[in-house]
Amino acid sequence: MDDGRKTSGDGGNAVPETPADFIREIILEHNRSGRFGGRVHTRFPPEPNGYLHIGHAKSICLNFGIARDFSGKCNLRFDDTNPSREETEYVDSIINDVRWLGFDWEDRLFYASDYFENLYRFAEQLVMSGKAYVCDLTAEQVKEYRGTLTEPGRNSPWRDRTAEENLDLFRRMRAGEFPDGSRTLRAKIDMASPNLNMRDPVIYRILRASHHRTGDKWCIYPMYDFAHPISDSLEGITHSICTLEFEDHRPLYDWFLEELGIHHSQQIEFARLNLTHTVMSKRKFLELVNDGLVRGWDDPRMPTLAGMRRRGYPPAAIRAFAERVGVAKRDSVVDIALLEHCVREDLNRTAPRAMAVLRPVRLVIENYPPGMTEEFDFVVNPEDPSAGTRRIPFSGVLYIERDDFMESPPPKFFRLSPGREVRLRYAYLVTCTDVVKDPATGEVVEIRCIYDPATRGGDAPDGRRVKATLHWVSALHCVPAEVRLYEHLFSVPFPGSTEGRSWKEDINPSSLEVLSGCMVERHLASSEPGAAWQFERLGYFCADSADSRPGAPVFNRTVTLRDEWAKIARSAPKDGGN
RNA sequence: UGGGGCGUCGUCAAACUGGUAAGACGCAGGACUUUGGAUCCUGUUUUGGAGGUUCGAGUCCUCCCGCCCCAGCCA
Repeated sequence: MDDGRKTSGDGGNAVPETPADFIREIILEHNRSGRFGGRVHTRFPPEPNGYLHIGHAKSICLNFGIARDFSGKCNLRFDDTNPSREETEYVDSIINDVRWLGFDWEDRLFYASDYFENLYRFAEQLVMSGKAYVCDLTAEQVKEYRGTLTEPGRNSPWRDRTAEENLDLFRRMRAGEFPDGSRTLRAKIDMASPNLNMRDPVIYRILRASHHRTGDKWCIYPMYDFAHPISDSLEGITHSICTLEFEDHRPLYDWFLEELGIHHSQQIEFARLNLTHTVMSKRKFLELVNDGLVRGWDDPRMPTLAGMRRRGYPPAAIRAFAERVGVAKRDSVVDIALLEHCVREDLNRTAPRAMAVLRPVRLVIENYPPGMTEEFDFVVNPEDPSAGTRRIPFSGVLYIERDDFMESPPPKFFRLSPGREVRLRYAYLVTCTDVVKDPATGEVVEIRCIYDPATRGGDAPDGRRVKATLHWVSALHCVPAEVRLYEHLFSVPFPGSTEGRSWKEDINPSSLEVLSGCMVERHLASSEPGAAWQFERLGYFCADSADSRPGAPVFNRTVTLRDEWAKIARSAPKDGGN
């Protein structure tokens, strides 16, 4: 019994490689019944009028993933039937994004505009068989004649022209004899249909606009409802997967293919992805960018693939996320924490560790021999022994995180405070002896410690334990860096859901915090843009692809590490400390 | 008050022809720990509502309630 699906074949009970969602279920059924001869061919059909976002990623992973699971194929096809809103800039970015996500369409890159001539001929065919007519109603009138949700529409007065007249008119439409908007070609279906899409939908409009691929060759352009099923048919698509709002269009999709008598793929609809703490529409992205609320389409806070790439999200993490959210027909909003979990899961396995101090404060080891430096072994990635170790320089003057010291620590604060001993990661145990403050502001400017030379490497020979291990950087061996800390773009899970508040008012005022004067290990100064690092105890970071320079590194925080202390501090607010 | 969809844990999401509610994230505890990281344990749900059929219903029937989509010469 081969249903065409790859399995992890472990002998007797073949287990499907991927969890079955309802779409794969349908495909399995088609394979059993032989509807498409066991063939599986999908497509990802973006309109090149915007940048791809995480919602598209779900669709990309679904379409290419199904092709992979069923040993089929998946095409990349630009749905470019509307010349007035599409640009090559977008096709380039989309191609780049899909490739970055990790998918390959081989030689199957198509454009709906590749089929304009074919599409036109199919339209003529419909005209000749009396299934389409040229209508002279204005846009306004078409709307009036359409009726409403509860009332049927009325037939266009031009509905009963002869096939000959329609053919003549349609050819003249193509020839450019009529002004924009003056006529349309409409499918002749049923003006009383309860499904508005079936009320003689427009299938060609007159539109003098230069197309990004066909230039000025055409002055009439097909509508989505007409172009899409035929494009699918021409490419031999077996499963045309789209989002829920097209469910009402399926009867029309089927009608064209039926009337034309050509290969009939199965349209299947699924629920688009929604994420908490963000927005997901082209319109809102545009507003964010135009209003200067973010720094561009690739702002690391944006849920665009370009933004997530710049932020440091690994494509594999996005793929894992797409798989975990599943596929169903129910409208849903996925917690952004799941996406972040997938990012951490991936980066924990792959990112080399490094030391970086974001809010530095000097720590001086009083009994460390003046002028001495030494080196310690640093484990590159504890999750990946093959990554080995490297040497990290140490001296008597260091920087540690300001947050890692408290003069009067609250109960569960285990880090440094006067009299307390902690470990400097991979180096020594140190005990705080004194603290130097700015007399004017009272701010701690220097922490004084003594170290125990016997604890070289971080372990005490007498077996005594410390409750905290701090990261540090040697003042002599570090370089300053700018670090950009990102939080959710919106401070509420559902932007715009509060009565009397616009979605833009829900923007998180601290979604971006820029830190300068951070101190990082010297080798990070030449970090390759986009390459992931884990700054120990802080999170995952990568050099910014746009602004980082070899001598002046700029890092983006991709995502924080999970932080128990932050939770404790949050739930037991303000009692000691400073 | 037309049509098309959808309602299972806080959030996603499984459950073959009805057979006695997976898993993941989150959250809460705990173990371990030279990252308060990672890892590992434990806990957290009875299916929108009301009836009905049945030995047995998330799965079947009836009625009700709620949410989403559709009146672009956009996709």
